[in-house]
Amino acid sequence: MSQAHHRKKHPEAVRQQLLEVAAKLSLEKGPGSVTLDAVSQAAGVSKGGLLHHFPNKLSLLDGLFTDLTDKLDQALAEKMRDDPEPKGRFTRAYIAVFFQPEGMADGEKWQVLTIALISEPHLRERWRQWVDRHLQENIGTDSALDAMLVRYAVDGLWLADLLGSPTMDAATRAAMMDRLLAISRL
Amino acid sequence: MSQAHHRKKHPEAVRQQLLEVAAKLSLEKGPGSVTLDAVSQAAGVSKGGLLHHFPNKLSLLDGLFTDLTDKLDQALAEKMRDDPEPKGRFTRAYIAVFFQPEGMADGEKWQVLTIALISEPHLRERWRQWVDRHLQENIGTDSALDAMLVRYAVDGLWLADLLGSPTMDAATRAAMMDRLLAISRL
DNA sequence: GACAAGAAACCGTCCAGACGGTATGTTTTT
DNA sequence: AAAAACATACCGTCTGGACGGTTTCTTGTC
Repeated sequence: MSQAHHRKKHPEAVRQQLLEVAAKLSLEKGPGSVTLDAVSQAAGVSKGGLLHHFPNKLSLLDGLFTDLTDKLDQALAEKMRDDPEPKGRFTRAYIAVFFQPEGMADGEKWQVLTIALISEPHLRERWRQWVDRHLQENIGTDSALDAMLVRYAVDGLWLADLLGSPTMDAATRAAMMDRLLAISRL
Repeated sequence: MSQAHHRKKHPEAVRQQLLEVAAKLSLEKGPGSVTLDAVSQAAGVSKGGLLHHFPNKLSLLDGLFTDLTDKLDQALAEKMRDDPEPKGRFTRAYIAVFFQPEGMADGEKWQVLTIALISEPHLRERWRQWVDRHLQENIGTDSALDAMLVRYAVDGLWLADLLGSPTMDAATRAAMMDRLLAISRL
């Protein structure tokens, strides 16, 4: 190790690596283990290297937030593109992204962020804005009470996953998804 | 200060005070500020005093968990008692407790715990058990898919409150509650 | 294409503060 | 007198981050 000095430099790759490692670390060793030391080490970079890309810890989490919301937006847009029915389109995309099997592979990465989201006012504000933006963008098609209700239910499901609550069996899960989709069309 | 030595002793009151202060502190200064020093000081007790009641930090959070779930159980039981219709009774109590105006006064105290719930395996397990217990106790009356859906929606609402997401206006909120109650009766 | 020169990408060390927890004393209650 | 309910002092560790160096890349100039 410590040869990163001499190997070829891929700053963008390293940056991405740091973000992924941060999320991964939180999952495997708990969110408390996401320290600058641990992240940098697990990413094969020195702490100085980490602090070069992200001047402080909040900046690292902020980067992770941007990364994950971007991917989420992308996934949502993709799902919405394939949906012919305007009414409740966003809500259905919201459902689909949550329920897609590999989707959770990304969804799990939100663990650290969720904590940071509660703790850090700055990230709370960014989250507020994210929600608000999608609310505005899909006003008219997804403002119905039932649509909101469905999205809140998805959030609740997501939280239950995060907290490792008694997971329901696959069949119930599928039925739940169908029901949510149905309501989104009412 | 530091006169606690000489004033009358009410250990149970001090214990309660410590729990309340911990929750309150989290709300006002953020969950990160819930340290043994801060809590003990804000409660007018020395750190030694705090550690007498709760041998370590996890124990403090565990106490808070017990305290809040007890109150929650009590509130739920009360609401259920006043509900003549068996079907969805628990789910309606769940809704009512969340939507009651002063109910949130207690609900906000969950902030620190939520973080601890994600981080600490022990508390996650306790939460799992709490959910599971109520699921078992109300099997038959509240196992319907729609009932689950409603409860997940309430959780989502609760999370949104916690994250300070764009709060909906009182009218929408009331309508949402009505809708949830309606679904619980389907 | 060569080459200087500055910028960018890293490394390694050190530190100051915070935090959880221990150990031990003192007062109050029983 | 013994135990419970506190207080005081202290310690070890961890963590975020500052700092100054070293290596690689890029850019402008000829």
